[in-house]
Formats: sequence, C-alpha cells, structure tokens
Amino acid sequence: MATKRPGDTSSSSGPQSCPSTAVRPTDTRQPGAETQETLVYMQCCGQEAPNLTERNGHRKIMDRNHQGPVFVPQGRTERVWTHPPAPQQTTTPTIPSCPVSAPYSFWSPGSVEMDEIMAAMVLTSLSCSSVVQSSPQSQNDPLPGPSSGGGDMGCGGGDIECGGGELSDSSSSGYWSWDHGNVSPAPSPSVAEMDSSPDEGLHMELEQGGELHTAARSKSSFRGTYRCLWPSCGKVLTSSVGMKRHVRVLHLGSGSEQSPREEDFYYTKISCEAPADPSPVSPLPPDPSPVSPLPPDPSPVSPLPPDPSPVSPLPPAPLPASSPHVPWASFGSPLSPDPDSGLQISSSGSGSSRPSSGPESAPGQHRPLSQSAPSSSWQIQTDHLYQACTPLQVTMTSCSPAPCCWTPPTVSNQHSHHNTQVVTGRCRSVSVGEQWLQQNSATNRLTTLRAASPSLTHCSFRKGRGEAKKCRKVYGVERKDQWCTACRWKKACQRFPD
DNA sequence: TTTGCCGGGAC
DNA sequence: GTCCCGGCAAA
Repeated sequence: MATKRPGDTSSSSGPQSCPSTAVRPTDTRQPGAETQETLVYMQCCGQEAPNLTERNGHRKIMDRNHQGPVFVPQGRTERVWTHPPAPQQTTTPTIPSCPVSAPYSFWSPGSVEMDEIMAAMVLTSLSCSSVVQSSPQSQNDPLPGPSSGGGDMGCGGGDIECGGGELSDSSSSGYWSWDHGNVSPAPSPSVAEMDSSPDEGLHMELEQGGELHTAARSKSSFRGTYRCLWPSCGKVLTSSVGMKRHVRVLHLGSGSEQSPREEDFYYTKISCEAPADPSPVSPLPPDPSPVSPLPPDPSPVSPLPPDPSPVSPLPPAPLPASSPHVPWASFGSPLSPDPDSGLQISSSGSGSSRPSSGPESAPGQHRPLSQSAPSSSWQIQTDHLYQACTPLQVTMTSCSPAPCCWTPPTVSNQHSHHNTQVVTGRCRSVSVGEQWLQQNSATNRLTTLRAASPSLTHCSFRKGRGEAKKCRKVYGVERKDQWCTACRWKKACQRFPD
C-alpha cells in the first residue's frame, strides 16, 4: 500500500505532521478531538525525534488515557499492517485523518496497533462517556455474550468497557479482541475488523467533524439503538457509527463517500429505555406516510414508523404532524420496538449484532420493524381511546383472560377488552362533562392518528354491545338533549366512537 | 327487549 | 346539509 511517509509533508500531513511545522490548526474541534490531535502529534514526534521511541510515545499516550500501560505486542508481523485503510491514503490536505494514518506503515506493527486501538478507545470513550456517568449499571450489563469481552481490558476505565458495548455492532468483539489476539494471534479476522472499524470510524469522525460528535453525544445521552430504514433490512445496531457504516457499506455502497451524510437518512434512532414490549407481535400498521426518501417498502408488513427522534437526521420528506409523540415517535418512549428487547438486534445480515437479550429475538427481518409500534399503542391506550380501530394496540395491560365473546380477527379483541376496562372505570367516576372533554380529546387524537395512518381508517367493525359507551348509555334517554347529534339521529355515535 | 346504527326519506 | 325514523343485528 502506498502509504504516505511521515516525512512527506507535502500534502496531507500539512502543519500537523511534524512538530517543527506543527502549527496548531485553528482548533474548532470539540473536546474529544483534542485527544486525537495529541495522538497524532505524538506520532509525528516519534518520527521526527528519534529520541522518543515510538513505544515511549505510545506508552505515554496510554498512560495518559488509561489507568495502566497496555502491553504492546511486538511480535506482530509486518504484513498485518501493510493494509492501511483506503481513505487514509488520500492526500486530501483538508482531511486531518491522514496524518494519523500516515505513519502507520512506517512504524512497528505493535505501535501502530496501539495507535489504532488508542484511536478507537478515544473515540469510544468520547462517545459514551456520558453514558457511563449517567447509567453506570450499563457497564455491568450482563450481556449473555459468549465472551465476557469488553470489560476485561484491564483499562479499568468505564470508557473502555462502554466502548465495547457501543461498538458491539460493528464486530466489536473482534475490535477489542486484540487483547485475545495476544493469546492466539489470529491476524486475519482481527486485522480485517480493525482495519475497517476503528479506522473507518476515525476517518468518519474526522471527516464529519462535529456532526458525528454531536450524534455520538446525543446517542450517549440516551442509550439508543439505531435501526436501518433500508427496505427489508431493519438491522438494528447500537452505535450510530456502526449503523452509518452498515448503511454505507451494505446499502449505499462505498461509493457514497461523496455524500457522507446520506447514511443519516437510512437509519433511525430507537430508544432502549422504552418499556418492554410484551407482545411478540406488533400488529401496529406502521405509518405509511413518507418517512424516508426510501422507495416504498414492498413488504406489506413492515413499514417503518417515523423516527421523530430529534437526534437522528430527518429524512427529507416531511414527517407526519402526529409524529412528535405519536407513540413510536417518542423514541425514548415505550413504543420503542425493542424496548427491552430494546437492544435487540435484528438478525438480518451480519451476525455481528449483539446477541439479543430477549428470548423473543426471533430472526426476522420484519420483526424489529414492526416492533416499533408498541409505544404508540401504549400511549393511545393510556389515553383511553374509544376507537375500535386501534390495531395499534398491543396492550400492555395485563388483561385478564376473561372470556370475550366478541372475537374479531386481530388485536381488536384485546383492544376491546381494554376498552371495556377503561371505559367502565372512567365512566363511573368522572363527571359527564369532564368525561366528555377527555373523550373529545381522545377522539381528536385519534382523528390525527387516522389521518396519519390511512390503514387505520379501514377499521369499521362494530363494537360489541355493552362494551361501548354511547350517548344513550351515558346520558340516558331522559337526557337525550345531551346526546351527540349522531346519536340523536340514530347514527353512529360521534362522541364515543368505537 | 334494548341498543347501536345503517339506510333512506323528508325538509 | 340537517333532521328524522324504519328496520336490522347483536346483546
């Protein structure tokens, strides 16, 4: 590989390449980038100043960033490192990532490896440090992974551990398994992975600058997963970087580098904090409204719910007005498909996904997609919809298995049951006026939902008698003047629609 | 028998 | 369009 020589400052190395000419670029970077810069700087110093052994330089870095020194395997064969990532070969002077990679081919394999690892660690720690702070238990997340991996790095810091989790999607096990590599050097796989993961991530990081940082931060602020919106894909990853890579590599092709942000439109963020989705199947008809620039998903089953997530880049197409908190909209919301299965990762394609913690992790491409429904239903139910057509409903209530004679085909059964509970509960204790207001609001919300979701408009089965509260029942015949007009006209009740 | 509401008619 | 009611089906 024609890797640039460290001394070759003519192009990409630029001002950062060596201390003598190292004029600190106008540093508009975010805090995290500083560390990287330091890393680069150290590498360049190592090259320019022989006194500082490469190893010392790295040791320094390690000591600075980690609690303890990490042994640098020196026994690596050179060929392992003869394949620097392609992007790093570019001589684009504006991309600071070049200096980082430039010395790689020049340095000993061990030190280079350390560089890679360090870079990855830095990136990882940057992206997840807040997570570590906010949710410490996540570190100890007893993932049933085969290898107890990430945490044993000996680097003590939660950063590293977290990093393992964050990058788990992108073959993180391999990524951090360099440690294992010492035990049994298996160059090919680990090299390939390291080749693609850390470097690419680093490259993206540098290339996309603050944008990615922002994404990473927001990601870490709430423990989220990212779902691929590509038709019939639905892959769920736990890191935005991984998802971007997934989209770019698998869907967009590597050629899409020219539009680095394009991947943003093909994945959506999902919250993991959402309550678990009890139902294995979510019948929620996804909102077919344009969610993404993607071509319409031919699959009848799994239109993706819009991701109103404030963080994830919105698709060009306008989101439905109902998004903001239409159930799934609240991605931090219960609706989130994968609530507890939350971290559930679709099995589509690469097996690099983190092993699902739930038993329901059936390998189905559409499954993760349809899962996004629950939260919406949850919210709606909470709002005591009287609507019959709320296939949205995967009810979370523990409906008693009371016999329900009325057995419509699908979820409606559950729903009707739930309806009954809600209605009876409310109607007895709430004043009519208040009830009416509540119901009205519910109706309005439903109207909005219906508008947003055409598929809902087709539901027109009649609710079983006695289950629905109608004006007649609520107000009685003696107060017919309080009935809604429709009821008075013997039409379908509008105040308490099914 | 009661209830919900469709279909249709009168205005 | 509003208003009303016959009549059906389900409970």
